Amino acid sequence: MPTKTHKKTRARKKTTSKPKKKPDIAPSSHCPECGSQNLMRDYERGEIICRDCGLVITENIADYGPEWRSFDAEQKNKRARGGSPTTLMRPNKGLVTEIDQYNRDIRGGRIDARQQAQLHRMRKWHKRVSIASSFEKNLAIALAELDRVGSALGLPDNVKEAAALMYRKAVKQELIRGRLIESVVAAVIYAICRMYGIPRTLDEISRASSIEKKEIGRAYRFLKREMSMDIPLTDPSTYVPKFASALNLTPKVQEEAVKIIKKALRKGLISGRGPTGVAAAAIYIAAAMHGERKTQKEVAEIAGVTEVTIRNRYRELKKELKLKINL
DNA sequence: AAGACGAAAGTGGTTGA
DNA sequence: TCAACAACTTTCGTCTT
Repeated sequence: MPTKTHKKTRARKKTTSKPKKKPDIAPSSHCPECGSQNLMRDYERGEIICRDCGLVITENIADYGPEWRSFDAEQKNKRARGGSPTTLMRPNKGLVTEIDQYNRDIRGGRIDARQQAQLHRMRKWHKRVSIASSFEKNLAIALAELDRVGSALGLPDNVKEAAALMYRKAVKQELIRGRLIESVVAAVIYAICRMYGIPRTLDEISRASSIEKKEIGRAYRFLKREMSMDIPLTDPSTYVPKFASALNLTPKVQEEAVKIIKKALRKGLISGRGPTGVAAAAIYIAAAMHGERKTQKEVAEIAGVTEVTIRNRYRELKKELKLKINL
């Protein structure tokens, strides 16, 4: 059983190598326990860790984390630390008791061979036991997935934390049963992105997580209902900068597009329309107004809608806002 | 020839009985 | 569970530049 899971996580790591963190890994060192070179620096806890067996190889490397300051009592409560700030991204929130690797007694003296062997076994079992409950096991898988997908989507850490918190709640409410962990994770990410106004479509999340769009949507609606979240409908203008930069349009065009959307919003003619379609049409119009014309096809491709949809939105916007556009 | 336009039919999902 | 429905897509013929 351990070998099976072992192989699985390893295989997954390979396919999703993150170029970002590569330089952090000391290239020449390897794990003294299992010989693996798959090491990871964890600045939050100040350790170098073997990704394969979990052995802590070096402790007390420099902490690159923020030095918190507090401005009121509540913050102080949250941020005061004896150790690193807690993080929801780890199954145990980063609060752990570890048996260290140095085979010394409390005064730093040597320990005899038999006791060293015992210590070794204790370390091993301590690690295993600490992720024993199904709750923790579930979280361990989910949070790894969350981190992977979150990174693939370029989400900042605070957003990933928020997603982790929501996932914890979902597990506590037993909303995962009968569902793939991965699909719930994807749904949570989608929900958080919408709450934070981060433009990520179901399509993108689907691509990053290899879960079908349909499935993510279903899980999302389920969570939304069961956890009674109220999520505002997506403001199309959140997609404007994303599309505009993908099309190499100037900031002027972006402003114009946002203005158009604002106007349309006030007239209440966005309701029920897909936000990406509206954003695409607004950009198409704005680009034409500023002489940076793009074809419908180009815009459609970036926005993930068809030309026809752009035309329909475009027609509505033009009529309702009485825009003067000369082609 | 490429792009824009719009009609018509098809698709997948939601809603309400 | 089913039918009605809205939004969107696909396809295709026509018009414009």
